Amino acid sequence: MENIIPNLSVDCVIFGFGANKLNVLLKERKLSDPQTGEVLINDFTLTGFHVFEGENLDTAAARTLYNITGLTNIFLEQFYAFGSTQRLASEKDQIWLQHLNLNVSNHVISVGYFSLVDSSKTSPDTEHPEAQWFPVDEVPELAFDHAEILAKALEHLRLKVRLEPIAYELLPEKFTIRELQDLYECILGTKFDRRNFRKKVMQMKYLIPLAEKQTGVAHKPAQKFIFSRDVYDRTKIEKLDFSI
Amino acid sequence: MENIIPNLSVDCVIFGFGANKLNVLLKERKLSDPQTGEVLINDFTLTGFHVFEGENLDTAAARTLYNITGLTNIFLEQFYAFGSTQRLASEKDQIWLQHLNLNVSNHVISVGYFSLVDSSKTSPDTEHPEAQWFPVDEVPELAFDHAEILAKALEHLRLKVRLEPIAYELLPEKFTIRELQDLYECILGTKFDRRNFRKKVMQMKYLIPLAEKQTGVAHKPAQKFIFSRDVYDRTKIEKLDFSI
DNA sequence: TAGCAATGTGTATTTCTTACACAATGCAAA
DNA sequence: TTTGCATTGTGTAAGAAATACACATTGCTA
Repeated sequence: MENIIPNLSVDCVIFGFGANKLNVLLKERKLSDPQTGEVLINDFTLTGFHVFEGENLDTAAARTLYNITGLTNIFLEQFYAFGSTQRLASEKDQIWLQHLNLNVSNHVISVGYFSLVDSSKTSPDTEHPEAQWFPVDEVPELAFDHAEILAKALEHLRLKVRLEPIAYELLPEKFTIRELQDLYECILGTKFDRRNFRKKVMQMKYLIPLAEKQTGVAHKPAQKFIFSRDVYDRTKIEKLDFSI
Repeated sequence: MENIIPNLSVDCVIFGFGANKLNVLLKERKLSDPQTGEVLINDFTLTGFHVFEGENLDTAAARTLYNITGLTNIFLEQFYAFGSTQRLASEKDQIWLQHLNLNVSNHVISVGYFSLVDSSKTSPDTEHPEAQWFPVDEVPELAFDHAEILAKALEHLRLKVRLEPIAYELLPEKFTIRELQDLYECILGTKFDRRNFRKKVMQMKYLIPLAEKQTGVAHKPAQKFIFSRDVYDRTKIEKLDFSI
């Protein structure tokens, strides 16, 4: 087992999409006084861990994500480093760190990563019963500076989603236009006209229509699509070539 | 004197605008063998320094910026953390670190900040003769992973400049529309139609026309403008209020 | 005073964005 | 089997924004 770097951690903000809400994966943090049984701490944290000696930041983030979701090859991107000297200073957080008894500095820099997962592929409830999905607008009390980290991650996601086709990472491989629209509306907090949205996304060559249709719905079934990163990458290069 | 944190530094990518070019401030790094006089190292670095114990990242970046430019209250924004285990591994970099003889880890995480300065206000040549401005498309060999840091900073600047009125930070307090256009063209690497550019920026309420004009030019002198952050902040809030 | 070099301005064209209504589909319930 | 239901799939007109483009004005210089 490698040693951890005492003053350096990563925190992953893991986003999922379900029940027509943008969700974030949080872990419960619980501590009772061993004598009195009094509840000292009962709140939630993002998924974070210290970086190991000799480990790259990106690797540490991927490892952390794997440990909680069991997933690899997942969208994962650094967005900001949090280095306030006060970020672990609250009373609860100090109690918690003493309880963990790790060799941890009291000025830990945490590098924030955000991750987009298809939440139909991961069932944290079974492997990690302490991990739960929460709608991003209904998160409980968070430990450390994790509320700030989440806020910054959301801001970053909202920016990024308008610039690059990353929203697909949150959907199952095959999806309908409606699902895509719901997702964008959720992330950006806006509503789009259904016809205009469809017109717009249908221009994207990398959105590939399938012969397949929805099944088991009590109405006209919608056509399914897949996102082709391959086509996206190629058309993106073309654009650069022809611009100026 | 406080102690440095051995595995944590900040690097400032300091941008300036001069001679119709976007420039970056670099420091020469020179080392000769004391016996033979052989030149071991002769390249350039960004402006970086280790974070002190008990110091916030933002403070460390502002301090580093102050040390090289003598300026405070300057636009300074974090953009990415660099944590590859190999980032100090090259032979030259190892020689340099031994030479400095600081108590430094060999896995240093560096948090990148980019800064925009009005280069007419700073004359690094006098205070720090080893610091020089280089056009961003003509930088010499850079130490460590600083080429990567610079590339990422540029990418971030190009994104940011399209989203927020930060370009003004690179200009003198009073400037002409032409100067503003040259700056945007420089940063984004594009050309704009002069009339359309003017039409566009004139819509921005936070661009305040002055009675003052250019002097000492051999042609019709242009009107001068200032940027009002105050107006920008207020109109930005209005926008949010009236949206939805 | 004539020439020069850059400023300052308006309009027509095209492209993109927005607003909006109805027929078609397939399941479910009667 | 039929009817009702909910949601899909489609086109067009109006408005807004982006683009392309030419000439008179200014103040300095020779």
